[in-house]
Amino acid sequence: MKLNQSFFEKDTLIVAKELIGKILTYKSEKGTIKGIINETEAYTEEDEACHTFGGKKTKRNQTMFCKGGHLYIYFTYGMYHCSNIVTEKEGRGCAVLIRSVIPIAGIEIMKKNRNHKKENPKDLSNGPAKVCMAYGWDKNHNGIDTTKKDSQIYIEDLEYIPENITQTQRIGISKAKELDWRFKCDKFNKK
DNA sequence: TCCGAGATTCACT
DNA sequence: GTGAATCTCGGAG
Repeated sequence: MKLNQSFFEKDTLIVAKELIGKILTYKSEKGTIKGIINETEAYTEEDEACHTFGGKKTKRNQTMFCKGGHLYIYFTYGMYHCSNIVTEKEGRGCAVLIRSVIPIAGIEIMKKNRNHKKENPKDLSNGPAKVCMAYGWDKNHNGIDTTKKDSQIYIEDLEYIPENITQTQRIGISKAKELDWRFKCDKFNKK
C-alpha cells in the first residue's frame, strides 16, 4: 500500500519512527529499486541543526516548506547528496532524513549506480549519501511529490514489522546533538 | 580493525 | 570566503 499525504502530515517525530520498516520505492528507467527504511532522523524548524531553523526560507531549503510527502534532496560536503521526506503541513519546514535502507529489489541497479565498488548489499545504502548514490538521485530529484498518483518515487507499506526500534542521538552534525531524534532498527519480521 | 585526513561544490553570509 | 545532516581510502597498530 502506497503511503498518502496524511501519513506525512503528522508530527515529525512520529513520522520518523513510523517510517522504519516502510519501503522506499523508485521506478527508474533501468528498473524498480526497493529498500526497507531502517534508519531515520527527525529535523524540525525548532531544531538548530535543521536547514530551516527559525523558519528561515532560502533557495536551498524551500522544498522543506512544501506539503508532507515531498522529496527534499540537498547537496553537502562538495560531493554528496542526502535525501529527506518532508513532513507536517505546508509552510512548516520539517523533514525526516533517510539515513539507511536495506535493499530488497533492484540490487543490481544499485550496485551499478555505486560503480560496483561495494558488492555486499548491506554496504550499498547504509548511509544518507549512499542511499542517494544507490538510487541514483541528485538535486534534479529535489521537490518530487511522492504522494502523487503517477510519481516514480514513493513509499509503501509491505508490512515489515520492526522488531526493536532504538532511539539514539544523531550523528554527523555539530549542533543540537543532544536530541535523541535518530531511529534505527536492524531486524524486521514479515507479517 | 580502527582512526584520521582528504575530497570538492554549493549556498549562505 | 567559509563550512557543510558524509564517505572512502590509506596507514598504523
